[in-house]
This record gives sequence, C-alpha cells and structure tokens, in this order.
Amino acid sequence: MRREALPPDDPAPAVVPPWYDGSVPADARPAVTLEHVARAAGVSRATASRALTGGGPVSTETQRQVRAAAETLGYVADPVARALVSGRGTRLLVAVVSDSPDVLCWYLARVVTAGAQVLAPEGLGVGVVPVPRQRPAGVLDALARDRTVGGIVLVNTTEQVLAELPRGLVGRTVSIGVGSATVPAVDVDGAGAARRRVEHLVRSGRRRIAMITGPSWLPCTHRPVAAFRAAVREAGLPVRVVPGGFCAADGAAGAATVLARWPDTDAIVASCDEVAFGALAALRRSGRSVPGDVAVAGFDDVPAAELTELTTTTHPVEDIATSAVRAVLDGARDELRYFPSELVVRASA
Amino acid sequence: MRREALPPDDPAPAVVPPWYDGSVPADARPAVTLEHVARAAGVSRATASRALTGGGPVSTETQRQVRAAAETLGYVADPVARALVSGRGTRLLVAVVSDSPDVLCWYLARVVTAGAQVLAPEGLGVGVVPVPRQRPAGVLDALARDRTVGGIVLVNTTEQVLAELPRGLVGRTVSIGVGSATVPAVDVDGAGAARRRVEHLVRSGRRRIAMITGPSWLPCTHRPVAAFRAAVREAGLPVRVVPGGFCAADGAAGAATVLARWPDTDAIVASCDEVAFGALAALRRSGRSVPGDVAVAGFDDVPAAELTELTTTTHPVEDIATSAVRAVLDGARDELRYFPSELVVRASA
DNA sequence: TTGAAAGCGCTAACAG
DNA sequence: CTGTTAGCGCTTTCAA
Repeated sequence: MRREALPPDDPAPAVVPPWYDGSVPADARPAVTLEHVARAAGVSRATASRALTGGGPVSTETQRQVRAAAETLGYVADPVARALVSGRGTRLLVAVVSDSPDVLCWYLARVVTAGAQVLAPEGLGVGVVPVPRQRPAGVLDALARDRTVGGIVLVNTTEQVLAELPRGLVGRTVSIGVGSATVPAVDVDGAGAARRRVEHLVRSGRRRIAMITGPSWLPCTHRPVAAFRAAVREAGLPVRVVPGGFCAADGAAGAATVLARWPDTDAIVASCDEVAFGALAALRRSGRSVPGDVAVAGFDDVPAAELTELTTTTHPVEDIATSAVRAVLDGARDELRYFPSELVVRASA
Repeated sequence: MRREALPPDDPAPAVVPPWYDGSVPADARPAVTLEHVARAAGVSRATASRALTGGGPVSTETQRQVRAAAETLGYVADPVARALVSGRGTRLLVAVVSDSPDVLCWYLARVVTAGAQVLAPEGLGVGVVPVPRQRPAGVLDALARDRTVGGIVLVNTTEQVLAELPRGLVGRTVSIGVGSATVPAVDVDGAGAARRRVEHLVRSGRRRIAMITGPSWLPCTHRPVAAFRAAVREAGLPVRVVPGGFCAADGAAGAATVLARWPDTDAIVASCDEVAFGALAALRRSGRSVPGDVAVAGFDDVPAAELTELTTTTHPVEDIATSAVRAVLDGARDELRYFPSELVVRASA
C-alpha cells in the first residue's frame, strides 16, 4: 500500500501511481495531504481531521501539535475531498432574482468578481444562476439538492424568494438587499444615501425636490424611498415621488412625469446613476439646464458619473459582496449590516 | 451494505445514513448516482462510467442502453466525485497577469462573470488569481499542483507567462490575448478595429491621425499598433504613434505628447475608451474642440462612451470569455481566434 | 480522548 | 468488451 511505504518526511512521494500517468499530470496531486500532517504530528488521520476542523473532541495539546504540523507542512485541506464526504460543496452560487435570462449587468459582475477573489484562496469557485422572480421554488429546490453548491448569495432578493427558500439552504444563504428571520442580509445604506442627497440639495438652496424610485418589486428599494420622504418632510418641503426603475429609460420617463406633474421642480434624486443619466437627457430635451434650473443627484458612483460630472453617492459593491460571501462561509448567522454610502459632490447638484 | 439493499427502481433511497443527520441536510445528496444508472441498464458501474464518459471500450448497444437509462433517470455525474478521482478539478481560474494586487476592473469583471455563467450549469465554478508579471513561475506552478483547478484562462498574457507555463497546465489553459504553440488564444480583432477607425477618419477628411497605444508590456496591444501604422501609411498619411496605456491618465498624457510633437494633429485613435476620455479632457484643456479641431475615437464601447457621444469600436468581451472558457473545457487545442470589432460612429469622430 | 474502519460517487487498472 | 477491485483525500461513526 502506497500510504504505508510513505516516509513521514516526504511530503511529495516519488512513486507515482500508474493511473496518474495518463492524461492527468503527475504534479496535479496535492503536495501535502492530511496523512502527512497526521504522521508528522504522530496521530491518526481521524484525530488530525478533528484537530483541524474542530469537529470533535481533541486534547488541547494534540490540537496544538497537529496545527503546528499543518502549518509547517503548508497543509491546505482539499476542498474536493472535503466536499465529497461532507456534502459541503465546492462552489458558491450568486443567485440573481430576475425575469430576464440576461442577468449580466455591471453590478452583478462586480459582485461575482469580488466573490471569486474571496473564494479563490479557499479552493472554491463561484457560479451565477438566474432565479425566476415569479416561481423561484423550482430553481431553489434544485440548488438545495445540488451537492456542489456550498452556499448562496442572493441578489435582487424578493419577499417571495425569502419565503420559499428551502430549509436545506438556511444557514448557508446570505442576501444582498433585504433579509428575513433565517436569511441574514447585507446592503448599502440606501436610506442614508437618500437623506444625504436631500440634505445637500436643501443646503444648496433647492426647495422642490423630486425622487425617481427604483423598481417597486424590489424590496430593498423601499428604504431609500421612505428615507427620502422623511427627509423632505422634515425640511418642510413637499413630498414628490414618482416610480422608476434602474435603467436610463426609467430615468427619462420619470423625469418627464416629474416635470409634467410639478413643473417647478428644482432638483431630482435618482435611484441610481443610470436613471440619473436618463433624467439628465430628458431634462435637456425639455430645455432645462443642469444644475441651473434643476439639480440632479444619482446613486452608485459609476465611472461614467465622474466623466459626466454627476453628483452622486457611493456604493461599495465589492465590500458588500465580500462581506456577503464571508458570511456564507461563516455559517450565515450574522445580523443585517448596512455599508455606508458617501456623498460625492460634482457639477450636477 | 446500503448499496446492496437498494431497490433498482428507487433513485432516492429512503434510508438516510446517520452521518447525514447532522449539519448537512439530507436532501443535499444526489438524487441519482451512477450506481442507479448502472443497475437500470443492467451493467456494472465501470461499464456505465465508460459508456457515459467515452473513456474506454463499450459496445454500441450497451452504450445506447446506459445513455437511455441515464436520460430517463435524469442522471448528472457529480463533479465533486469526478474531480476527486480524476484530478480534473472543480473550478476554472482566471489568472490575471498584473503588477498590482488590485486586479479588479470592469474588463476582468466581465470575463469572470461570463465564465461563471458558462460553468455554473456544469457544476463548476470560477476563481480569480493574480499572477505577478515579473516572476510568474511560482504562482503558475502552484496552480498546476492544485487539484481543485480544472483549467486556466489567462488574461493580460505576456510572453514570459507563456514561456513559463508549467507542462501540467498545457492542454487546459487558454489565453485571452496572445497565445503560443501550446496555448491557444482568443482575442478581439484589435487590428481590424484600428484599421476601421483610420478608414472612418480618413473618409471624414482627417489627414493627420495620431495613435495613443496600450501598455507596451502587453503583447496583444502590438497588433493594433502595427495595423494602425499600416493603415495610415497605406492612406499616404504620416505615422504618428505615442506610447500610452489603458487609463484616463495615459490618455491625457498621450494627447499632451501628441499635441506637443505634432500640433496640427486632427484626429486621435485611442487604445481604449478610458484613454479616449483622458485625451478628450486634455484636448479641451488645450482649447481644442472635439470633433471640430480634433476627432477622437476609442475602443471597447463601454457604457460611458454612449453617454459622452464617443465614437468607438465594440469589444465583445462576453463572447470572447465564453469562447475561452469553452475552449478550456474542450481540451484547449483550438486555434487562435479573433472576434470582430465593429465601428460605432457617434459625435466625437 | 483517540484510532480503526467505512465510505462519499466516481474513474481506471487489470483480469477475464 | 465487461466486471471486479482499488482507491482519490477527507470526515465521521464506533469501539476502545
């Protein structure tokens, strides 16, 4: 048996089993396995496993020795083997709640990439899977049953998705946006972002401020709207809110509605930069000058915002995604957490 | 033994082994395994495996039966188990050659996300790993040794990385950009993009066209430069080329150099949109009007290009990434392939 | 508290 | 061409 013949001090055995001589390169084998660590520490594989994972009783002394051995040997548990036996999975999925199959937008891309960077050192990967908004249960059940998935990060979460989340996914699912009793959530402080923009506009003399909201089916957009209402009301200003979305077209339509309903509007707060760009275009078409007649403030601080001198608030997408992924890795039992959004004053407001 | 007791027609055994009663939900087990397929087809697991993977001799009739059984049972091979035994890995890594650890840019994000979408249905994931430009060998060797990595997509590939690619990675590595005898490559047709922009500029009356190049350490930027030189020379125009990069600052510096060296320049071709934006800013600072005095054409067609009315050429990043990932999955033996880049005429040129 | 042993689902050598 | 057998590296029972 190869394992018997293995010298304890040889982390990379010279004898290559024949089945590795084929298509798979010999050096694709792990340099150091649990067996090596166990031998170095003078214990069994089982004990070494317990010491390393904390999944059972081990004496403190043994644990110390095993950990030291693992450290010196540079041992990293093979996620593949671990996943096979424990069913913990080798990848984390970003589940995007969406009606359209074309789920690729800059926001999702940033979430996925941040996740990929966090997970790569752990030997894990990320995937993207669309979840139909109307009937999410089918896809969610399939994910729960899929041995390769270790956890889920929910994007564009709705109440329905939260309600229909299979029990098997609880404890390894984290939402970006709204959460529930069983699903912790992380999000940007959209309420603060709304408040800060209103405060800035009021400070600079605006008195008739309108908001173009995000898509109403998306629960995480409700908080900023509520915060906007509260902020303008506190300032003694009229509450002007029109429904919108996240696209430039929504911004153009929203701005048109605003101008039709309240022609004296002197500032527009948009749900995101894209919507602000649409509003900007509509404003110019209507003959209004920005920021002369109407000030415009966006949200996200995308690269184009700097280019077009759009006043906006930041959106730390990478921080949020990283935190969500870490939370999944850590058992998804943290509380809701909001990440700060800062005002970036440029020419448009 | 559980396997013996398993009725052939019960794809999801009712008896749950005790070790699945813990933290791992029972339904995380695969509904139907190779064993079920084999029994249904009346053959051994080994034969079923051969029939399904094509990795050995099987009679056509047996193969047909096994495939039919797999089909009706809805069998999908567990990538985890497959990876464990075959060493084929459970994830694909996007290896970004870069000096800075901050490898996150929109381009990489699009590549990673496209990859994640292609790989998710296969039960595989993606990861991102930075590769130091100066001494890539260490990281590359580690990747070759890592059992969890199934393949590599190289981004920002240099000759040195290609030369130092471990043998174990050959056959499962594809480059986006330049390739080599052992590493197939896919890329955008940057040469065509350069030529098309020059032709458009010449058609619209420009006669003194300068190019701001990409980073010179990046081999895939050389082709567009060569194409630019050839195109202006063919048109009987002076060849004006200054070194640049991919950032707005490179564009600003490049434009300043161009104006200092050839003040009568009437058009600038940029290595990418970001550089074009920088050039635009520098041009305006110098009092030149765009497109009146100087036309500017970019490359990539990022969202901001539409917003700022920048004439540019498209960059089908998702198509390229998808094709690279598929090529890795298929054994990385395809030829070099260029994806077309189309001219998008807007106000700036 | 520890070790021996079983086995996750699959592939590949080997003998028939 | 097929079945038997032996594991991949790890976790988890179970008995000591």
